[in-house]
Amino acid sequence: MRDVARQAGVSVSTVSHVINKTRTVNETTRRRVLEAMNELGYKPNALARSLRRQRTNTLGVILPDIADPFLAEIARAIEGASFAHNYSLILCNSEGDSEKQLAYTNALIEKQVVGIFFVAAGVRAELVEDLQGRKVPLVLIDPEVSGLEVDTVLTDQAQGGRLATQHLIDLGHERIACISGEPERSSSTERVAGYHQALRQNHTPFDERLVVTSNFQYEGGYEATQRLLALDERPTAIFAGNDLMAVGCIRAATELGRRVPESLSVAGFGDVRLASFTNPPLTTVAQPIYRLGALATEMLLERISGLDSPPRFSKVETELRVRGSTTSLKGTQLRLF
Amino acid sequence: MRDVARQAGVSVSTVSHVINKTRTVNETTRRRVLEAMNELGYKPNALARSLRRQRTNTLGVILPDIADPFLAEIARAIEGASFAHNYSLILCNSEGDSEKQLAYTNALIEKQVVGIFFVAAGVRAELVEDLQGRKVPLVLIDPEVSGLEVDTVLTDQAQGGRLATQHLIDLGHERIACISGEPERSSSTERVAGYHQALRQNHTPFDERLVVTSNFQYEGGYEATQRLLALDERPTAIFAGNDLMAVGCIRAATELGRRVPESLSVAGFGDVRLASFTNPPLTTVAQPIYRLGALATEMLLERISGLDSPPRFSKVETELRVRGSTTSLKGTQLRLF
DNA sequence: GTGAAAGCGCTAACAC
DNA sequence: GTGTTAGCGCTTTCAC
Repeated sequence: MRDVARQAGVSVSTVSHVINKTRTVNETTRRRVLEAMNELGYKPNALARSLRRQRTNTLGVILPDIADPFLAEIARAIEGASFAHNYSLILCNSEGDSEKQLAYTNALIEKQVVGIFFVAAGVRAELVEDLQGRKVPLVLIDPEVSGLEVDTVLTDQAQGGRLATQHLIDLGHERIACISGEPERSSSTERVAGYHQALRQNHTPFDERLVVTSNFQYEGGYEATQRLLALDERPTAIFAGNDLMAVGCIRAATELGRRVPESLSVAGFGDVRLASFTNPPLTTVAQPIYRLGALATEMLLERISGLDSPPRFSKVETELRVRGSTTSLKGTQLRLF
Repeated sequence: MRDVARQAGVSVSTVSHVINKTRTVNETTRRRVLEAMNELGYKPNALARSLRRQRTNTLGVILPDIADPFLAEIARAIEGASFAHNYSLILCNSEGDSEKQLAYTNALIEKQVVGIFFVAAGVRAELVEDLQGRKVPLVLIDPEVSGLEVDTVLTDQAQGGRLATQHLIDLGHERIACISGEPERSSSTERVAGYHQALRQNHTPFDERLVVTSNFQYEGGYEATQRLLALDERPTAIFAGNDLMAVGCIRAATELGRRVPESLSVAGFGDVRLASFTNPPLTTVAQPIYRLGALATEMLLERISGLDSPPRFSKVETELRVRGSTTSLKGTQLRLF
């Protein structure tokens, strides 16, 4: 900046004035300074500014896997909202590894980020308290553990599970299987809870062999479906814990000679972009991904602006999107016999 | 740090010593300092450190869309390699908007990042020169324009296009369509060039109506396929410019009553995770995504370490992965008649 | 080996 | 209005 001042023939503070509160200087000075800035290709040093102001404009987002379409879409929503408010975003891919999560959290603290998003993460209470002690605002998005006293935006997972299961029941299915994601993640267990609730409400008999545990990946759905279809009394419908698993599920079913939806209905969860383009297109529970991201960013920015209220919990509802991967049991039977 | 020094009862510079070159201090002092650090929850301020050292440990990655599976996987690879070398990564989603790209580049410069990855981006020569003038190392990964004098890691797009097309020719197809991505992206045009080369080498007649232009999205492949299948002389095989389009293509074909691969073979490009799980699983050209990311990071880190050589260009080969979405024309005809 | 002090580039406070 | 200056929290250099 000193250079700019010299070049423009004015004092350093004048340059500051031009940069910050432009109105206070006269036009000629203003022009001279701006020209000099351009000529020298001057760009302020954000490090120095942030050090002085005691405040960066950097946020961090910690998530298990950026290559997961759902998480990538969340990240995109967060990035968009952050950029609009002039914040940059440090991407932290934790791979579900709590060591890496911790390492990244420390790096973020050292880099003086003014806020952190934890997405789909199993955050330890201890870590949350440390962050709160340091006055680093944070927001949890669809956290994998519950009961933490922090701002949280979450999908009503159980409601979504009910929605999907009810849909399958309404189609006449009675042997409805459920593929759960990692059992330590609450998004898994709550979706399964919704499944149970729907069965109970409809007095549909429950067979515990129809609930299998796997992981939220393509492979997980694939492998779980193989197990399910090897049962003596096979399910006529499957509620997969997320869209990735549903895709894996359809693949496995097809390989085993069962057509979807004619001889097996499959429902997913998430309504990722892909869901409209699978073969057949996926009936799924839509999470309002963009809203989740926007809400979370809004919450975080409010905290950053100094909002000092008790933790807020915002729960967003899901919606059923009926597409081609589910059909009525009657239809099935007609085709089978 | 002053606090730590006071708490430990030693001078500030002693604390520095303990933090940096631990050997130079005696054991008791060392222990005292470390204890004090823990007790106070001391975390160094990376802003101050970087300002002083004139060097951050932050990188930036600029890409058009983090929700694109291919780009997300690249980002993941870059993130992993960067983390391993103790760098953080600022995520910049440009949405293919050159304004946003420029805004982000400026933000990265101001934040004093020590390196920038441009992924699948149309970078203007001017921008590259500005960055080079500022001595900010950069690496281009599969850039959308060629001829820039910068370190570049790229996929041999044309070779991949030939591979896919040759495969379809080998299966006996003669009416092979090609869906191109955005025409201003060289990954589109070069893949199409490979397609042309393969046709020519095999003396397969070329029909220009079989080459349609779209965009690298699910929707793009979907819509382009509708156009192709509305032709009087319909193709028996389609080479889609990337996996997303291939998925959209299969969807559209299925809706129009053409089974894949029995009555239409479809090949993609990228070999994204999803490709193994589509229905049918996708025959595609595999880009070594992880290697691309690792190579790029390596190149960037070398520049950061001060390597001063002419720009390097590293081209990686693709590989054909034959799965279920392509089959021989003979097979088709047997089934059709 | 130990401690003090300068200074990275900025901004905010203060003096003119 | 305009200009000077102290100091953010580190690291590095220099003096002891």
